[in-house]
Amino acid sequence: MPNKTFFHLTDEKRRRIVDAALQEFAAHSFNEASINRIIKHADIPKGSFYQYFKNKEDLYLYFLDEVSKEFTDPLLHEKEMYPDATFFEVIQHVNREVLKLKNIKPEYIEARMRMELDNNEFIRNIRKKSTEKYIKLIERDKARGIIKPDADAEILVDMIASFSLNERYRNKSGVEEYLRKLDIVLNIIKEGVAVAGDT
Amino acid sequence: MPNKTFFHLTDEKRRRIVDAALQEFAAHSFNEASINRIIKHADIPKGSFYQYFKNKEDLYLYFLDEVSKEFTDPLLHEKEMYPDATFFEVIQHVNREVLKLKNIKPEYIEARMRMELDNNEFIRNIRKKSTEKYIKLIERDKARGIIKPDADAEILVDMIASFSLNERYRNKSGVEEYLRKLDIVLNIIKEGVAVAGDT
Amino acid sequence: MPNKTFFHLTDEKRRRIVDAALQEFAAHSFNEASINRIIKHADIPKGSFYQYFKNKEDLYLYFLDEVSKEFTDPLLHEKEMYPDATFFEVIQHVNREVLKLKNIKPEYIEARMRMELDNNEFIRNIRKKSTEKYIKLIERDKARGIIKPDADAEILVDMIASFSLNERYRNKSGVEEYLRKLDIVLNIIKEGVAVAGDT
Amino acid sequence: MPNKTFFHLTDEKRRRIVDAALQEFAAHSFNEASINRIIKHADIPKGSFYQYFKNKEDLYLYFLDEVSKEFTDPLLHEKEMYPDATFFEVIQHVNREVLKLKNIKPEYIEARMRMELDNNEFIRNIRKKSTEKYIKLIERDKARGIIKPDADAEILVDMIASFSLNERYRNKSGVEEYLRKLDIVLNIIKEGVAVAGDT
DNA sequence: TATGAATGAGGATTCATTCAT
DNA sequence: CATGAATGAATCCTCATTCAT
Repeated sequence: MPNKTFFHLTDEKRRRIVDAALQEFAAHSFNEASINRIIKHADIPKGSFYQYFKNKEDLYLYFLDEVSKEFTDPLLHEKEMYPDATFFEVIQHVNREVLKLKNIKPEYIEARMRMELDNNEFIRNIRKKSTEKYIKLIERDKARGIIKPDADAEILVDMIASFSLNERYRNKSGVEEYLRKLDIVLNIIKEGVAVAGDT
Repeated sequence: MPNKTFFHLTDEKRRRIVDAALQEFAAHSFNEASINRIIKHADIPKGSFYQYFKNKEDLYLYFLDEVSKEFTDPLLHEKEMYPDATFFEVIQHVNREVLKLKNIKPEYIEARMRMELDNNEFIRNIRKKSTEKYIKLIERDKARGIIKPDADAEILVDMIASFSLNERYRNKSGVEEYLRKLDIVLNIIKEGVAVAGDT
Repeated sequence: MPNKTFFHLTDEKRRRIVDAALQEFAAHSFNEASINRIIKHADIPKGSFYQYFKNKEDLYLYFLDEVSKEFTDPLLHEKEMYPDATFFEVIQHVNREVLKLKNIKPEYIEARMRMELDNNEFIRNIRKKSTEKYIKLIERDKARGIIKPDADAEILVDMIASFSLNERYRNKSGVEEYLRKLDIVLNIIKEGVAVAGDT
Repeated sequence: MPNKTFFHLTDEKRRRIVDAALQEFAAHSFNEASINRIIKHADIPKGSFYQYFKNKEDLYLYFLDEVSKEFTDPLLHEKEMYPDATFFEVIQHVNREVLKLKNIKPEYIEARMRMELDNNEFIRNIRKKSTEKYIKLIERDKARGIIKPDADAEILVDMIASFSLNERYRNKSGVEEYLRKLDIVLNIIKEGVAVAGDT
């Protein structure tokens, strides 16, 4: 929702602004984020900033949109590349695609984690949309006899999502480390850890 | 680390201060938290505040300490009550004890979630200590033939911890709802969701 | 004093600009008035505005001129239609003409009231010119033996003018209400309110 | 409604602040008034200002209160000194008292005039209260056979009030000049200006 | 002539902390 | 010990005007 002026800027200038915003929103919550720091970092005058964006919230929403694309775009597109993949395969595939190919900056994870706290409507929507996609995959797998029919799909997605964010943010795992752990988690979820016959 | 003066206060006054801090730190991050609001809420003079605490950080660290007790104390104590319980039983038991008996205010969850972001050294320590306790339980269960010997204990704890916080904060589940979901999660982790023979 | 470019605009565009100015100057004093809001309201580019007017003051003076016409034009013209009317009849007639026929927007009154405060030279001139016209009428009525020869003409005009503006602005009287009260005021001024023999 | 801190200040400092506010609110409307100018003029730090007043409105309301006292206090008290005075005598008396004895600064008139425009609820209340006092006096004079029973009391008060403010603000009459004109106005209202038998 | 991007000064307000009483 | 007054830096945001295209 920036002003159209913003989109008429040179790519370089626009990139400076988005970068400055990323850096700021990665390190600070919405309230703490400082327009002053952003413009200083982006090296633009204060007046200009307010020509591009209506206010801090305007920048934030635009930023959320950009970040969310980074996270959900791959999901939406890649999934169709493997029409017969199981839920677990899609999770693995999407994670590998996004992390290995796109080289997501760690600041995105920081910012993403902060968004959880804001519990912004915008973010809730993105999360919901993404969750629904995965739930459908699970239901399909149930129908195909791959996942137990009484498994709670929503809880499954929540387990993976919360572990994923937690691991990448808190443990600051590198890509390889994270993907390795994700495989282990998926395996636990598939097979369980209890010794057979011990329930 | 408050001044000793603080501990000489009447219980009622001290409680007012801690309550005001809880309310503030539940709603705001460290930087956003306002001493002005806290003293107004606790109804103490500004000068007094700085007699009790060196500065905002001093209050914060003390507050973290108090909050963490709320979460870890039960773990440390209760666990010994059931010396033969499995890891899963202890998780369930501790959760039930803490949530049902102690009636933890939702503000604690909010504050707890914020602490994740701060990634404060203090908090990291608390988390580490708690994790270690659980890992030991898992190792014991492996030795007892209850948990598969090649299961990754740390990841197990992380899965449960991240789901737990996520569920209580983001989904704002009530106690019953949360305990119900936790049971499902534990079951998934124990048994897996894959249809047998499908691996 | 706008640029001649302004007068070459289509009537519609010019009207949009004057309307936007009216709305702005009715709600805000000169300093508070925002060119930004005016151009947004008039839907013209900022660059264009500064092509038509030198600056905010330029627009303001032009606007004052337009507004004053609304108020003084009728006076100047209508008076001659009834060459033998008394001062009081002219007052009544002009008020009726202006208010009933021309349907003056309430914004004009708001703007007019604001001008009082500005005490702008421009406005002072308009007021002076109008006052002089009325004083002449009073002097003629004195000569005709209709008004007491020792009545202070200037004060008379001031009484009516101040009541008139006050009533329309502050009490926000509708046209009928205002005309009714004006008649009462004129009657008081003519006849007095003291009970005869009581002086 | 300033903070009690404000009233603990030395008289000199408090006076500096009130003076600075008077000067500012005489020259500028509420919106235009600048806290920056006020504190510079009063020579106090910005932080201090906000310790005394909650915000600009807080200062404004306090200021209105002070100004209104200047105008209405005399009315309320003096009236009772002459229990049998007529409405006209009270008007004259109060005006003389206030203007001659209290030496009201011209800035008060400027500020008072601006308040008219703001049409603030606070001001409306003060005006209403004052109007009611006078209307009662008029009704008493009607009962005493001094004022014509069909005279419209409210309009009478409005005529005098609007002339009074107008004369003092716009014409910037000095005290003597104003009182002289007020007498003329009162006389016109009492006796009328029409030559007898001419209605 | 039409346009809209650039700009920095100025606006109100909040804040954590110090210090004198 | 208790108190609360003092402070200036930092916050977001609006503005009128200029100028290059």
